Amino acid sequence: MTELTIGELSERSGIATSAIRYYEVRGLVTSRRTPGNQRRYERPMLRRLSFIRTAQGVGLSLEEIEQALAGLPSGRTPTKADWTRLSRGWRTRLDERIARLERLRDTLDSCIGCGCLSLRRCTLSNPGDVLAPRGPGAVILDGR
Amino acid sequence: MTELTIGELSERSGIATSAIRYYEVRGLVTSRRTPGNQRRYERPMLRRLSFIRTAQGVGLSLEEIEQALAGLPSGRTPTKADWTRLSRGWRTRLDERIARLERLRDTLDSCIGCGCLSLRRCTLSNPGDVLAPRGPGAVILDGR
DNA sequence: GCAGAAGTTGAAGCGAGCTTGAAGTCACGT
DNA sequence: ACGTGACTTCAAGCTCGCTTCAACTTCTGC
Repeated sequence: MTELTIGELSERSGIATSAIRYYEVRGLVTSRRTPGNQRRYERPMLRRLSFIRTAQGVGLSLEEIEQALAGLPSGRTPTKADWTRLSRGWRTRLDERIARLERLRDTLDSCIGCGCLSLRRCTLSNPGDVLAPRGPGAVILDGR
Repeated sequence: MTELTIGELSERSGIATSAIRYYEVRGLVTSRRTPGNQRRYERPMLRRLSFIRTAQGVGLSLEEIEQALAGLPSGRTPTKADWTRLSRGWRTRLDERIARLERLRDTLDSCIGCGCLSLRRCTLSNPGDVLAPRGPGAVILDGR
C-alpha cells in the first residue's frame, strides 16, 4: 500500500481525521480522490503534517504556515531556489522565536529571589522607568 | 505618580485595557482600587504583563502562565526557594520548546532542494517507514 | 451479497482569548 | 460646578482551530 487512507494517515500522524479534513479545506494539505470519492494520500504527506504540527506547537498560526507552504509553486516541481527562498524566510522567523524564548528563560533565571513577577518591587527592575523614551510598550523582556 | 491607571498601563505595555481587565478576571494580574473604584497598578505590573505576553508569544496558554504565576504564594513574600522551584519548571518547559524550534529549523535546512514538504517524494525521508514499529504517530520531526 | 467499519459533506457547536457596546460613574482642568 | 475624557461592569459578539452530529455512501471480510 503505497497510498494512505485518511484513517491511516490520522493514526500515523496522531492528528484527528476531522483536523486533516479541516487542513484540506484550508489548503494546507491536498489529496487525490478514488473513483468512490475517498481521499488518498502519498506518504510524504505525513512529513507535511508533522511539519504543520511542529510549527503550530511553537506558536505559529495556521495562516502563517499556510502562507509558507503556499510559497511552494503548485504547478511545477519546486526548484532549489524556491526552497532556499522559503527556508530563509522561515529561518529568520524561527531564529527570532528562539531568541525570544531564550530571553524569557534568562529573565526568569535573573528573577530568582527577586520577586519582580509578584506584586512586590523588583530591585533589578528599571527603577526610573528608563525605557519610557523609547515609546509606549517598550519593555526589556518583550521582543516585539 | 508612582501608581498607574489602567490606561497608562495599557499604553506602556501595548496591551489593550480590555485585555488587562480580562487578565484580572482570570487572576493573572491584580490591582488595588481607588475610593472611586478605579484600578491602580504598581509599576512592577508592567514587568508581569510583558512576561505574560512573551510567554504567550512562544505558545504558552494563559492557563499555563496562570499556574506558573499561581505557584507564587499570595499570602507571603516569595522566598528564594519559591522562585527556584517555579523557575526550574519553566526552564524545563522552555528548553523543550527551544529544542523543538531548533529541530524544526534544522529540518527545514535539510529539506532545501528536496521537496519533502511539497507533494513530491523526499529522497531523505524515511523510505521504509522505519518508525512504524515505534507506534502510531512516530515521526522524526515531532517531539511530542 | 450482506454486515459493519470507515469514509463523505455540510452545518452547528465549543473553548480560548479577547473586543465591542451600552449605560453609567469618576477625575481633572478651567 | 461643569464639561470632557478616562474609567466602571456586564453581556454579547468575534476569530481561530477544531470537534461533533446527521444523513448518507463506499469499502472490506466472510
